[in-house]
Amino acid sequence: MSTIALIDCNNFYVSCERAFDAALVGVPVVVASNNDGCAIARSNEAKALGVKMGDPIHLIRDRLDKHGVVVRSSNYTLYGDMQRRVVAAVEQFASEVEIYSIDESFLDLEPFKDRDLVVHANAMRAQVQRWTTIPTCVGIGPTKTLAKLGNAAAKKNPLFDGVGDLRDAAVRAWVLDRFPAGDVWGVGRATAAKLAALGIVTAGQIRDMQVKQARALGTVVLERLVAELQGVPASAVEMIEPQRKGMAVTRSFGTPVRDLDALMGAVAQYAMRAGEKLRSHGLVAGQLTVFFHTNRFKKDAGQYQGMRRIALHPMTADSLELLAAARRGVEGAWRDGYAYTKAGIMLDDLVASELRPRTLFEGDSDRRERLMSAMDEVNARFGRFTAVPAAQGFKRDWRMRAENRSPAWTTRIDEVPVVRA
DNA sequence: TCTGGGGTCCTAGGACCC
DNA sequence: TCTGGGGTCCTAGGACCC
Repeated sequence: MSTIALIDCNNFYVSCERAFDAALVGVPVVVASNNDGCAIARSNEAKALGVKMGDPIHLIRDRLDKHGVVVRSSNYTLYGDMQRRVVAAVEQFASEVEIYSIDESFLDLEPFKDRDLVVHANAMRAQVQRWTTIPTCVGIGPTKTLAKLGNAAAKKNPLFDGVGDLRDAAVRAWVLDRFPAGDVWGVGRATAAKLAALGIVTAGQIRDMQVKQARALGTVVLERLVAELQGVPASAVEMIEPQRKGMAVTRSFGTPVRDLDALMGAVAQYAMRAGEKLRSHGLVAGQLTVFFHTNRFKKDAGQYQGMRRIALHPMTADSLELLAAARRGVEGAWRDGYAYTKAGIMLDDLVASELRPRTLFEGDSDRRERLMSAMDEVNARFGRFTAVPAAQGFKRDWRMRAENRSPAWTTRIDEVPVVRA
């Protein structure tokens, strides 16, 4: 039997914004996705007004204005730094911490299992709040799925007071019988519909499924889920980050792009960023895919999607090589006369740089590697777009919208908040 | 004018081989 | 009129997550 907890930050992006702006406390707040497109985080007040996850901002604009909802552009630099602080606060309370997402971590609590774990969890929540002001909920159970479910229960039901401890069999059964099947971690829309057709609508009913039935209806994923709900772990808390398989840099444009030069400019920027990302993880890529497409929400004839995949040999993390490959791809797939709204670059076949296969003709790779390091350093010190290739262009009308972004409070010295006595 | 970005895992089916 | 069987590898696409 293992003892696993999940700690999850409440309305994380909104809580990060509130940490530095007291005016946002107690009022409805929404954080928008890139390009100020969709609502991706909502304060409790905004949820109460019916703002849903993923709602397009421009479609609910009137409602937001009417109720005085504050809309913030997303600020991932800030959220990433706040996550680091949350994890630091949590670490002393667990033997292992697996960062699951930007606002959630699984904790191995096995060594602490003889303590009162609700007290333990509350001490941890208090520590996070002291260090970051961010409120959290905790779920505890014998498997990750049950810890996750306990956490969801704690969010919904005030009875738990922020900590959903499902280790006790009777408590667990009580919660599972009332928990909607579709809200279980790993059950999405498609699976929920198939389950409902069989009359399976609660987590308790999934737990009681026959293994063969689960396998037939879903896949091995659902089969594992049944085991996890029964308290049999199908996945452990893992501290080591698994080797990444792919990487992507994609963006929607602030205004549609109609000419090849502008598209090249955007793609150039994404290629440079992709290279930077590869190098920061010590990886090289063997394959690059570049794509661009028109507005898929418009159901008219003016639709086109271009895509090219290009093998990279030698495998590389050199931004200029990626840029050259991406340009070739764009040239090959380009069609005149369309209004493109999004483009991106995806990298696959990733391998640790020191393990990459060598080729006969690598030539002067040392110099290029030094150039890339120098560029990374310049951009880290003086801001992301200090050293850029001319291909990126200067007008950049396609840049995404971010009309109400908070400062980099914690990561840029000139934006650090000032307190006057 | 306007609808995010970045991941993982699994399966089916085609290509290919002996 | 007939046209094997079984294995591996790769890819595309679906489903799901935050």
